[in-house]
Amino acid sequence: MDPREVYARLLESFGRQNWWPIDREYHLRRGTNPLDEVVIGAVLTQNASWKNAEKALERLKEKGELSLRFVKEVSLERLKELVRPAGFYNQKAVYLKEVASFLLSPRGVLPRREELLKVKGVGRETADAILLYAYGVPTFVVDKYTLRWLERFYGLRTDYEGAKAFFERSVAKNAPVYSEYHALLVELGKRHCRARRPVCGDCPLRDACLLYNSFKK
DNA sequence: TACCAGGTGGGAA
DNA sequence: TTCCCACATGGT
Repeated sequence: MDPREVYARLLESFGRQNWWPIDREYHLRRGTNPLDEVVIGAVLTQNASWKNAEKALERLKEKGELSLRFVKEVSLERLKELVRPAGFYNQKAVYLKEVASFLLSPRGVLPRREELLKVKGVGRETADAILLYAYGVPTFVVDKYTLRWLERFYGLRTDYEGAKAFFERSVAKNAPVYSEYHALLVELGKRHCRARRPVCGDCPLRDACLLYNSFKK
């Protein structure tokens, strides 16, 4: 099945996911940049549930400020305390400061992917998530769910860059579509294509899935 | 109780 | 390049 049809089916089944979630009212009130929330959230959610990342975001709002400026200026120890619910807080606090320093330093308007990747704490997924969801750059975001699904559905075993290239040559470059596609794959991974025991029963893609069809024989 | 969650960096093989 | 491990909280 063509990846474009996969997208259509997932959208049909799950509906729009409305990523990236941003508290626009907060930023309007505080005069802070809503895009900072994407960047900070992208680091906080690294190998953590979004719920825990949200708890850390809430603490930043309540006890500090949800902005890169605040992250850069607050003490490291205080920042660790604030982001604790997201887990890995010792390293995430360091990562946040690194990202804030980079993005607040004088540069061109758009950060370049290669430059972002040099920042400690910004790996491929975080870099692409920042570029796509904060800056609207049509770059495909790959995660564990995506790699697992590619292997199960197409029998395609590949790495991050391979998966990214696969989607970018199959689906026309379009930031809103890439945004939605990634969010839909995450939803698919949560609902059906789970790690240990996939729940194929009512999976919208099962008729074309290599793994599912291999079960039946 | 063990596993999992919108990963990354660093070191060994 | 490809594995392996540490990093940590909170939910099921």
